[in-house]
Amino acid sequence: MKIDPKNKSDLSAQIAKAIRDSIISGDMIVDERLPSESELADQFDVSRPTVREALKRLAAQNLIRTQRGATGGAFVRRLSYDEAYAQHITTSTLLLSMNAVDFETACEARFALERACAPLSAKRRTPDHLATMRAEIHRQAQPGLSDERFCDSDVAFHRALVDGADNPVLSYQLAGAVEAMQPLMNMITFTQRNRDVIIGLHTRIADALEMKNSADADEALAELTAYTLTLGEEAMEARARR
Amino acid sequence: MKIDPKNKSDLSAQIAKAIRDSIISGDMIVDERLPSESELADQFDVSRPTVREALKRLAAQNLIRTQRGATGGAFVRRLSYDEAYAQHITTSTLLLSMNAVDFETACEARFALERACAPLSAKRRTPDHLATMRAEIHRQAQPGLSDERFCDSDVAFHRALVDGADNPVLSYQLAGAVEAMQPLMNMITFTQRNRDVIIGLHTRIADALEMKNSADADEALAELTAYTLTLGEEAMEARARR
DNA sequence: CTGTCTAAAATGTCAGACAATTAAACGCAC
DNA sequence: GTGCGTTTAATTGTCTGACATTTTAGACAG
Repeated sequence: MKIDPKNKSDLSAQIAKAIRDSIISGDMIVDERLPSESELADQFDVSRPTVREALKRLAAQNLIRTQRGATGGAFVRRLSYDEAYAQHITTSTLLLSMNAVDFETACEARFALERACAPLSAKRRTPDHLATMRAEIHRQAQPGLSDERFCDSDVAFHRALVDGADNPVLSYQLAGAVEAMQPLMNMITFTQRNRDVIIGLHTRIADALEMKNSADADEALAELTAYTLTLGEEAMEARARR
Repeated sequence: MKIDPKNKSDLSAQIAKAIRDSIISGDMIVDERLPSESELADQFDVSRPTVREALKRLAAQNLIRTQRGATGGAFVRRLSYDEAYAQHITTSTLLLSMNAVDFETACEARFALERACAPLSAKRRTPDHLATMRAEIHRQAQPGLSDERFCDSDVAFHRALVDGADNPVLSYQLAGAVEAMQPLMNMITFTQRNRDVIIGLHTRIADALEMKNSADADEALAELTAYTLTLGEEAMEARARR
């Protein structure tokens, strides 16, 4: 670990990078304790507040955890699946909204990836996954459900589909595409007729997965893709006219 | 923006969360200036160093940028595609290595997602993408290429395949699966015979995409999946015996 | 041997100060 | 009035020193 003393600005960023590199490279293993803040301050020849800013940067990326007390300090943290999952969704959502990714692009990506999961999900889905999907379909059919709740349920349905593939790496990567689309989906007004079509397709998907019929699931997903695209286009047009 | 004064610990985390929420919710738009550190310190009733630690957390997530000088301050930052991409790869790689995801799972996810891209790539790939793929195939055939370089080239080839789909959302999500597998791929020793098989399949894929023949590409990818899995299993066995 | 108390170590926070940087405001010559 | 250099004010970056809080380990008394 060392920093460039010539570059006087952004000391805390440099220190954070130095420590981050030794974590990523594997020099420091999980649960290993970093030197104390004072020691780090001495090593890098900066003040303790500067070291602390660097450590907060790492904490923000879930790379370390800190613990107070006599045996306390900063420890390399095992990146938990749930945290990474949550962070991935946040980042994906921001990326879409801040860079004005259009509905078509996001939708295409989302369903292309979901269709990649369908064959695996047909093979491995458990009764639990099917039950979740059925429950969400039932929820989607409830009268008086707000558009936002309908979208929530839609996401939950598709998450069950993806999780059915029983591959955490797939679930993780898919989360970014499926959940990040929610703000875009929320712009759509779902009429009763829209909902009926979607629920019908969801039912076909659930049936297909239950029968382990991958081809049917794929076909229904393809139709759902096309239908969602249509709805999105209409919503965008309505928004443009207003 | 407000924080819980009862919970005395982790003030900087609370402040970071408060600011992050107003960025994510859209209350603060891109390039909007945050109050100065002193003003934030007053608002939250904490000291400036504490505010600074909070701001560093946000800076670590690329949510803000800071600028010195008279009109300086902290500004909401447009999350750039490249930064998010790089961060996504880092996180995915760490997630895989720290949680000991097995080769099979990662491999399955990677190729399932790639196969989702193939039809789109067959439709939209540009001559540029094809040229990149051909160049990487040529590089892979060079004698004396180290295993690591071979893997690098493999990743570059597949990235071109994915980018050919011309969907940034897909490219972004796929990056996590493709690039994060590199450390696992690096454990494999690629014999000349292994390489010949892989290069053959790569050539089939490139040919299929050039002909816009999506079915052929999918078939070659399926074979590549199976072959990579075999290589991975052998590598794991060899590692276990040692 | 056991329980309690104290001390030490570490992070969390604060206050105040100075340095560095940047742009706007100002003043002055032309 | 205009243009250019200078000053000045605002803001972040950093440092010093201090105190608060939390937690453990060890000393000590019973």
